[in-house]
Amino acid sequence: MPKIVDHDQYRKELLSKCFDLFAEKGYAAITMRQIAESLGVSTGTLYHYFPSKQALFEQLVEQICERDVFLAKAELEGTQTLAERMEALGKFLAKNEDYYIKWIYLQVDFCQHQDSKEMQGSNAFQRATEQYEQIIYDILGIQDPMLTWFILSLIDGLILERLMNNEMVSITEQCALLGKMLTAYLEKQPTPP
Amino acid sequence: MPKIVDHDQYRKELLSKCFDLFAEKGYAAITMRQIAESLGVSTGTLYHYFPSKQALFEQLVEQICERDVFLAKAELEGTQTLAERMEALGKFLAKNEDYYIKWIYLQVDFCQHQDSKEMQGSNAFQRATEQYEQIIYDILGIQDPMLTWFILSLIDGLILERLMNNEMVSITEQCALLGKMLTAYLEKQPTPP
Amino acid sequence: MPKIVDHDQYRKELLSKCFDLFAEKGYAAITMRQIAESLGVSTGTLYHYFPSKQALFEQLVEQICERDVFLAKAELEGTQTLAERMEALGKFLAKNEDYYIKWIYLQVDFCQHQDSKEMQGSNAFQRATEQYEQIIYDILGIQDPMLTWFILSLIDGLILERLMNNEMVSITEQCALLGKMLTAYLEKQPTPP
Amino acid sequence: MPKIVDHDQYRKELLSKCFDLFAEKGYAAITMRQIAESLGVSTGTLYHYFPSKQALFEQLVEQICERDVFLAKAELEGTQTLAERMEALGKFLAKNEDYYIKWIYLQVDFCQHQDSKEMQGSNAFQRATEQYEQIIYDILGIQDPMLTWFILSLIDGLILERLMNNEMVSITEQCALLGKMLTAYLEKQPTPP
DNA sequence: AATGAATGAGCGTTCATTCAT
DNA sequence: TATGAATGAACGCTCATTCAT
Repeated sequence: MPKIVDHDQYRKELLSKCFDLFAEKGYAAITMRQIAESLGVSTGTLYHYFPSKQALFEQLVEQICERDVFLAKAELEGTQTLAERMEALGKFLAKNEDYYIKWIYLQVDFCQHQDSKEMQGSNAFQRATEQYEQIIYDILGIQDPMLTWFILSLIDGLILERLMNNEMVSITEQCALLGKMLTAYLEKQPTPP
Repeated sequence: MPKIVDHDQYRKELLSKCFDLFAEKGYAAITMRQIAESLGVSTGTLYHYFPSKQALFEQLVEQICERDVFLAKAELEGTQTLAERMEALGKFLAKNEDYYIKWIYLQVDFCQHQDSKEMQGSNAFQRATEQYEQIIYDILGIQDPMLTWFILSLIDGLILERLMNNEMVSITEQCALLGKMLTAYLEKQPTPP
Repeated sequence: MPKIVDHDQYRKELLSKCFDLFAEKGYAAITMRQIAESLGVSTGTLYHYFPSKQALFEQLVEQICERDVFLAKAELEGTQTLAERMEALGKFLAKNEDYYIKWIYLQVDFCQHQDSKEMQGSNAFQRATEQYEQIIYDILGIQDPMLTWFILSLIDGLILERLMNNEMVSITEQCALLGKMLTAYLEKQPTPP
Repeated sequence: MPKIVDHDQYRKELLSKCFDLFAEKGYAAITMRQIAESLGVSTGTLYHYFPSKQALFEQLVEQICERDVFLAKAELEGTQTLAERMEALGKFLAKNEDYYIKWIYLQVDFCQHQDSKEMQGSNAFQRATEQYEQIIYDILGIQDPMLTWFILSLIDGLILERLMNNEMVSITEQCALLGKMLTAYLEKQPTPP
C-alpha cells in the first residue's frame, strides 16, 4: 500500500500556510524558494502541487475568498440594536486587525497583477463581494445597497488606515461612530416600503 | 564648462514620470530597465540621478506627499452647505479616480516594504496625513478629529473599492450619502463648545 | 595669453599621485572615477591627459621604473665593509618598506595583465632591471651576475614576505645575515680573475 | 530520492579547476561567467556551490593552503649533504615553476584584497606558513628560524623574478648557490648547542 | 511523491569611455 | 582646458522553473 495522502487536502494545507508570506512580502518579492522553505518542503514538491507561482497565488486568493471571511456572524449574533451591533463588529475587526491588514495587502497585490498581467480575473472576488453584502444584511439588517457599500467601504478604509500605521484611527471608535451616524440617518429617513 | 543641466530640476522631472510605472506594476515588479526606457534615458543615466531603486522609490513617495495632494481646495471653494461640499468633493474624487487609485497602490506598496525592509519610515507620510486633516477642516469645516478620520477612512475605502473593480460603488453617490449622514448626525448632537 | 600649463608636466604630477591607488586596490579594482576623485579632477580631465585606463597604468609603471628606484646610492655611500653595506641596505629597505611593498603589488599586477592582455611589454622593466644590477655593483661592489641576482631575489623575497604580513621576517636582520653569508662565501672562493 | 551528487566532493572539484583562472587573470578581473564557462557549468550552478565570488576565492586559497603545498618532501628524501639537498630543491621548484608562479599571483591578490576589503584573514595562511617552516626543517635539517626565513624568502624572491619574466635568473643555479653559501656560512659558525 | 541540482534569462548596479558645453 | 551628463555592455547575483533520480 502506497503512502496514502489526499493530494488535494495537502494542497490546501500548503496553501493556508502561504497567506502570511504573500501578505508580508508581496507577490513579486516573495520567492518560491522562500515559500518552500517556510512550508518545510523542497521547491520540487511545491511545483508538484502547484504548476506555477502565479497559479499558487491565484489559488491562495481563491481559497481566502471562499473561506468564511467574516467569521463574524457567529460572534455577532444575539446583539440587539444597530448601534450595539456596530460596536460588536468594531471589536471583532479590531481583534482581527492583523489578519484583515494582510488580507488587504493580498487583495491590492492581486488587483495590481490582474491589471497589468494575464492573471485571470477569477470570479472568486465577485463571490466574496456578494458574501460580504449578505453578511451586512444578516448581521446589521441593512438592505439598502448604498448603505451596505457605505459600511463596507468604511471598514476597508479603516483597515487601510491601520495598515498605513495611522495611530490616530481607532477601529472600534470609528465603528461605534458609524453606528450612531447610521441611527441618526435612518431615523430621519422615511422608512422605505 | 560643463554640460548645462539643472541636476535637481531634471531629477524631479524624472521622478514625476515614475509615478505611473510604480503604481501600475508595483515596486518589486518594475525594473530599472523598464523605468529607464519609459523615461527615455539609459540605466546609467537613471543611476546618475538616483543612487538606487529604493532611493528612487522613496524620493517618489516623498515628492507625491509633499505635493498638494488635494488640489481640491481651490476646486471646492465657494460651495455652501456641508452636503453641497461633500457632493463637490465626491465629484472631484471621481474625476481624479485613476490618480487616487494609483496613489493607494503606491502607499500600500511603500508600507509593505517599510514593514519588511530597511526602508526608512520617512516622516513625509506623517506630514501628508496632517495635511489631509487640515484639508478636511478647511474645506468641510469639521473640527472633531474622529469625524475627520471617519471621512478620510471612508474616502480611502471608496477608492479601495474602485481599485478592486467594484462597479457597484459610486464615489459620488457615496460622498453625497456621507454628506447627508453627517448632516443628520450633527443635527442630533448638542453643539460642541 | 591662454593659461599656460605645461601639459606634460601636469600629466606627470597626476601620474605620481596614482601610485598608491593602483598599489592598494589593484588595476582591475580601482575605477577611473575613484582615481579622478583622488586627484581632485573630473573624469573628463583624466581622459584629457590619458587616453585610457590601461595607458594610464602603463605610463605609471614606466614612470616608476624610470625614477631612481634605488635612492639608496646616496644613502649608502661612505660605508666600508660588505657587511656594513648590507646592514645599511637593510635599514634603508626597512625604512621604505611600505613603498617597496606597493611597488611589488604594482609589478605583479602589471605582469599579470601583460600575460593575459594585450598590454605592451614595455622595455621599461628591462631597463629597470639593468639599473638594479648596476646599483648592486656600485654599492656593494659585487660583479658576479649570479650573486647579484641572488641578492636581488632575496630582497624581493623579503619584501614579499612582509607584504604577506609575515611578522617573523625582519628585513634588517635578514640583510645583515646576507652580509655575513656573502662574506663567508667570498672568503672561501678563490678570487676570480 | 534526490539527484545523486556528492555536494561537497563536487564543490572541491570545481574549486580545483578555478586555480588557474584566478591566478592568470586576478580576482577582480576574472568574472563569474568566465569561471562558470571554464568549469562547464552555468552561473546558477556556480552559485549553487558557492555563495559568492569572494567566498569562492577564499575557499580556493584555503584549499591550496591546506593541500601539501610542498609535495617536495617525498621527492627530496634520500639526498645527503646540504648542498645536494638544495640542488634537489632547486630542481623541484624549477620543474613546478609555473605552479608556484600562479601560487604567488594568488597570494599577492589575496593579500591585496585582505588589506582593502572585508575579506577575512583566514588563518589558513598562517598554517601554511608554519608548514613551510616545518618542511625546511625536515628536508634541510635547518633549525635556526632566521636561516629558515632566509631560505624561504630567497625561494619566494626567485619565483617572483621568474614571474616578472627575468630570464637571467635560474632557479636551479640560485638554489645551488644558496647551498654553497649556507655550507660556507655554517662552517664558519660555532656549532650551536 | 519527493528531492535538490541545474539552467539561463534577467535583475540591480557599475564602469570605462564619449561628448556637448 | 575642463566638466560632468550620458551611454550601454557587462558585472555579481537571483529566480522561476525543469528534470534525473
